[in-house]
Amino acid sequence: MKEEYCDASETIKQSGLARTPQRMAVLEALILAIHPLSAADILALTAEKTKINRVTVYRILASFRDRGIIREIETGHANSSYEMACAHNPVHPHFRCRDCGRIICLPPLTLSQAWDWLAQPADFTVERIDVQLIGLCAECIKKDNGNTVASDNF
Amino acid sequence: MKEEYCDASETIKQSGLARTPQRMAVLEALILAIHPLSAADILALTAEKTKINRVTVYRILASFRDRGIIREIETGHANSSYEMACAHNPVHPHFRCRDCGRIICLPPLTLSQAWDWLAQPADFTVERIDVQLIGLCAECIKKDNGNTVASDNF
DNA sequence: ATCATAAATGCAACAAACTTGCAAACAATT
DNA sequence: AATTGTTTGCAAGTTTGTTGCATTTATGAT
Ligand SMILES: [Mn+2]
Ligand SMILES: [Mn+2]
Ligand SMILES: [Zn+2]
Ligand SMILES: [Zn+2]
Repeated sequence: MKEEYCDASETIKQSGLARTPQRMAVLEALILAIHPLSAADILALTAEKTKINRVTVYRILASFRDRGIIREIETGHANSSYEMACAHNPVHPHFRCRDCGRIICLPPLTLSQAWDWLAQPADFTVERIDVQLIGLCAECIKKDNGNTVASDNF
Repeated sequence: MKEEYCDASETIKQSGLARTPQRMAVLEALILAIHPLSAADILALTAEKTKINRVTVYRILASFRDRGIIREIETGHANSSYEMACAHNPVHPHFRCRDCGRIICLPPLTLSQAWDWLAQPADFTVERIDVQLIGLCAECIKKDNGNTVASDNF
């Protein structure tokens, strides 16, 4: 899926965040990853390279995600995975195993192509296709309006 | 979305499960619901009608889901919602508010129609579209083969 | 209607993933 | 090198869902 690599140091510098060993380790793990990684995966990988705490991993992932550096792939039942959101890795659908939770990146796909998989099982079997549009509901737009408008004025 | 109603009593009878007051209350809540309901929603609604425990709600939801009576809508970060999976309520995509977690049922939709929403905000704004194919991965098919084949022999 | 039995429920304890508060350590700037 | 705001680590907390086991209940047979 991903064929080229970002520079971790450069990406962090451009984000305005401090370039700490912990952030470098997390980002390098994600840049080199073939599959999306869970917070636990990332903790295990980074702990080999630097002193790092579980909570720090969560905080780093949240800050990268909020800046659009990485994407969070939500997998139900509280066990997100993360992948790079750089130009080398455009948005794409995922396969998720209902048994082991494994996440596999899929190529871009129309819904009817996806539905075809239901009938013609390949390597894996597809039982269900979930489509979710995620954003802000009408109520939360109203509620957040004060904040949003204020910062939009600059 | 849903315009007709199932009969709770009949649905439970056909499932082979015992018709307990708790199961009746859970199913009636889901049949009458306009939006998908969380386990907490269901506990609150059913507790008004019968003595019921939090754990019982989870167990009833799992048994209905496993029999295809209801669908579980997974929402990241462990807070599923549930909706009827009867003929009156075919599979459809959902909108999810990233702020309040609200789930809204959407009409059937192609992906390109969904992407159009990103540009043309309506009542709610769409920031992201998640597509997940859910099933069994190659490894888990192999692993479960013993079980599956055994019971398939009957 | 009563009984026997398997199924379902309630309760307490547990578990996983994630969050929060706060003090100590550190990176970036001067 | 000193300053200052940012980041981290640690301990404790929260939320959501699960498990074990004793008690209760639904259901089918008498
Ligand atoms: Mn991916
Ligand atoms: Mn729905
Ligand atoms: Zn699997
Ligand atoms: Zn909302």
